[in-house]
Amino acid sequence: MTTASSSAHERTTQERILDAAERLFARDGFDGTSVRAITSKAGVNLAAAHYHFGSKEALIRAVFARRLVPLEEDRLKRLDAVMEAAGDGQPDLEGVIRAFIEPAFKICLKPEQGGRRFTRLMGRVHAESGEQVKSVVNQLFSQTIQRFAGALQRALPQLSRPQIFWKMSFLVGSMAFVMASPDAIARGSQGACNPLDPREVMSQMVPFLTQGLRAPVPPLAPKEAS
Amino acid sequence: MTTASSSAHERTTQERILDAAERLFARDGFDGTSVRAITSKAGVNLAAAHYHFGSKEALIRAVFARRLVPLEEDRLKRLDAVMEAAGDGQPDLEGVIRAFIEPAFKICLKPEQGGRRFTRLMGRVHAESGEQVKSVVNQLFSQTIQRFAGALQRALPQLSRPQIFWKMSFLVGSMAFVMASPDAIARGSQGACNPLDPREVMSQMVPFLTQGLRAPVPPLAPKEAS
DNA sequence: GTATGATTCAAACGGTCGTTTGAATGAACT
DNA sequence: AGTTCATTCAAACGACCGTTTGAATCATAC
Repeated sequence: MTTASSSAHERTTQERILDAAERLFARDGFDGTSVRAITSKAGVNLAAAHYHFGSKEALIRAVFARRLVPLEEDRLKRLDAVMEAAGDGQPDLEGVIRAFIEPAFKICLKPEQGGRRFTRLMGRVHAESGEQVKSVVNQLFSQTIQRFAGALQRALPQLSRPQIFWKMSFLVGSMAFVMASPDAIARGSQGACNPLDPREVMSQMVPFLTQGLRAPVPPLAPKEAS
Repeated sequence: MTTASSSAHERTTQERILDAAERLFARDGFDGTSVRAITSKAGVNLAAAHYHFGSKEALIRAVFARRLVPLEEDRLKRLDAVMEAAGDGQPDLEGVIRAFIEPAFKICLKPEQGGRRFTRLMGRVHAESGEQVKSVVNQLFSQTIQRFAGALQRALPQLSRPQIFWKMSFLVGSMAFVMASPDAIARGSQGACNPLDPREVMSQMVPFLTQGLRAPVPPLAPKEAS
């Protein structure tokens, strides 16, 4: 049968494994976390992980898919609203930016959606993880990127296509760093910044990104002789 | 004796190990790279790694120290020049930004300094690596951060201290992402962007960061009722 | 030559890894 | 009751891990 929990507030074995894996992957990385540590923390038998997911790689993919699918849906739904409000005119740039980054940071507030464990995981995937995992994440991510690139192109018609993608890369990088290394930011600022408060992050990040995206890009100067 | 190579263009065992380690760490991560793989690629005996460096952790630290010390020196030297040119007035914001990011990207051009292997490694360290390695990198990095934070404060006196650190975090994040994931950027932009050309990166990144840093930050709106 | 000290080498140490196996368990259906 | 099928379990598989050992090797100083 399709596994249905007998009790409503009793997690299934799959969920227990996914939760433990998410928490440990976020703390120790993918290579740094063993299947034994996951099943041990989940309180299930070692073989259960391979029985339900097949392999460690597939388990990693399942951890991402569980959170990423709703996240991308949320992003695209918000983008649709911004684009609909714009009609045939230019969409609101700040609205497009918020539609992209706010769903990710909002997850910090909802422990039942992974809390900041998954937030840190998302930051990790850009630097760590094997090709298989990356391709799964990128597959879910690329259509979002394309949709947002189109929206930004309409909001900033004076920019060329490569310029749009460059600015999106800077946007993604800023977001990923805040999500992946909140500790480093808090320590570097000696506690002046609180990277785990979504409202504070948004209030600081949105003006930065909005102005950065609006910045005109001078043509590349000819190579200097040397 | 203090190890001196008998021939000038003949790498010592330490250098061979460091080179191989740097390359493999950048490609497969720290946990994903075994000491055996390193010594095998370097063409030296397995035990040589522990003989010369003591442990894998210490080897990782040596890999970073070799590149990071000159890099931080370069950054601070350039910052000194900008601050000296400013005298008692406001330092040039774009100059401060270039002093921070250009030395890192310039390394891409010089294979003898690690090429883009070390560039990718630097991006990795923010998300991966154990506490010991992080503390070594942060120790070298923190004084640079503090110096640049002071310079930015003088260039942007209207911003508060936390705002300065927030904007620096976004700056570091953008830079780290471009360095760590050039492949993702090239693929996502379908080849429109070339993240391995320092001149292209700088020409796109500097206007973005300059405008983002200049952006005024509105006070945090009171929490909305919901 | 011989002695010395740094370096290299093959081999092994105990552990942990991802994965597989085959029997035990339990609930659902006839 | 007996049958079926999904799930759990303890145990083991071979492979690889970081590290250590002790003898072989080499250049140098006497």
